[in-house]
Amino acid sequence: MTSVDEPARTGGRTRDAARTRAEILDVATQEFARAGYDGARVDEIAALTRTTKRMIYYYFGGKEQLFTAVLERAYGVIREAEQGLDVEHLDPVAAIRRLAELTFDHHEQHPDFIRLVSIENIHGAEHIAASEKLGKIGSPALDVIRRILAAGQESGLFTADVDAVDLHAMISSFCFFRVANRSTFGALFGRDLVDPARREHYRTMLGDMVIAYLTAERAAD
Amino acid sequence: MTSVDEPARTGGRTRDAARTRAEILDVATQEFARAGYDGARVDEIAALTRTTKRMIYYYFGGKEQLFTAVLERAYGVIREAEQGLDVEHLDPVAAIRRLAELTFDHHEQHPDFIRLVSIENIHGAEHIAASEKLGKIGSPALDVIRRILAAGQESGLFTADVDAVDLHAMISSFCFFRVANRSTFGALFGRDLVDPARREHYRTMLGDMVIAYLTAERAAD
DNA sequence: TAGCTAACGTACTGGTTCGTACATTAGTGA
DNA sequence: TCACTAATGTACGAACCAGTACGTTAGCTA
Repeated sequence: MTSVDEPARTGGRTRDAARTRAEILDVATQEFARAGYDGARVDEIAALTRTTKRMIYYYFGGKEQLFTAVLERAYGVIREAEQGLDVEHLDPVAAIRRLAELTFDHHEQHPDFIRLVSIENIHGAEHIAASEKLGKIGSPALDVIRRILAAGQESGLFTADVDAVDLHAMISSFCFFRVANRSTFGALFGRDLVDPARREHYRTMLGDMVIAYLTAERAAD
Repeated sequence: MTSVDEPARTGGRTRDAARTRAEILDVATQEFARAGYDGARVDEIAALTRTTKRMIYYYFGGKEQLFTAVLERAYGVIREAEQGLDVEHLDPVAAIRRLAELTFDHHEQHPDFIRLVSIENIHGAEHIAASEKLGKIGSPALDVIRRILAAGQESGLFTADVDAVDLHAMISSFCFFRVANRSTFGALFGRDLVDPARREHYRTMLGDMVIAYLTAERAAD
């Protein structure tokens, strides 16, 4: 996630376009995730950087494009993680459970990403729409799900009438909600969904839920 | 939701504290839901009202307190809906399914509420924490779930080891995600989760998921 | 090593935005 | 009907904030 080596300055402040750009992105990710798009301050981002506000406009053009760049990189990280997915050697039930667990873990480990997605949804996904990269980013996870699902349905193990996109939505919704709505849920119901002590419980719960749904006996229609 | 009668002015603009207050709340709800807390403009809220910005400060004190008041009313609406819940005459399985469906419907019918909750989460639920009312608002739905769950578990129908709060989280996560993340999900995966044509599909999917989870055969531990 | 350009810094501006000082009026109760 | 107060309107200020004009320098290359 952090792509900048903290004590990188080789004595006097050398010029390093890549490092400056990356540092701005790092800080901007935190600031946008912390305060939302409109709550984030370009001056604040600059202040937390070893460079100046001028450089933000030099490299990104403006606040809007900076946020888009932040989103692009954040989605890039999750896509990379998905490409590393290795569950297809397992039987369909175990594969789906493992996939759900990895999704669970990824969401938990990247709360900033969750916040960015929430923020982007408040703004109607307009930055995704404006992005060249994000339009055609695809989702390796979706392909994996598709194949596992096909195998499970063919063998008769999976009885549910879902496709990969819907199953992905189901798994994501649980993982996403737990992190995104942690604050209000905790304030209203007095239960911290991200309490480490309850982590295993929820991880198991997610797997049980998805497997139960996929393998449930259903009335033939 | 709208608590102001649109053509209410009895000829000349009469003074009506309750109406003015309610109208500000209505407009503020829309504006905050539309643009987020920091994106919302007090001047814009005032402009969309039949009164002036002065009145916002007169009745609410400031932007922060206005947002808190908006949240309080929004949560009040959902609490009221929950109090009208009438599912306990059904058997546990049907009752839970019905409850899930009602939650599903309520989320779909109140996208503004969903957005407000997302926004409040971005800000760490600080307005809920600052609110007298919201701290002790409770949740009638939780009590209903608790009783259904007890009945189902006692009769041996429900095998899952969940309590009411966790089950509520499970049901909410699906309903919430579908509405809250509609934009990014649609942009990335090309599927509109709130498409009316798919509504029944998702409503059934939610019920199937929850019931399958609750009634699944489990290895005795 | 001279010159060129990518990279960087400073200082500023113009518009926006929350909040308020001050003035005014409708309606009510004595 | 008169006075008092809750309710309302106007006009303005001070801070904030995204964005930029202009000037500077490091480091590479011819």
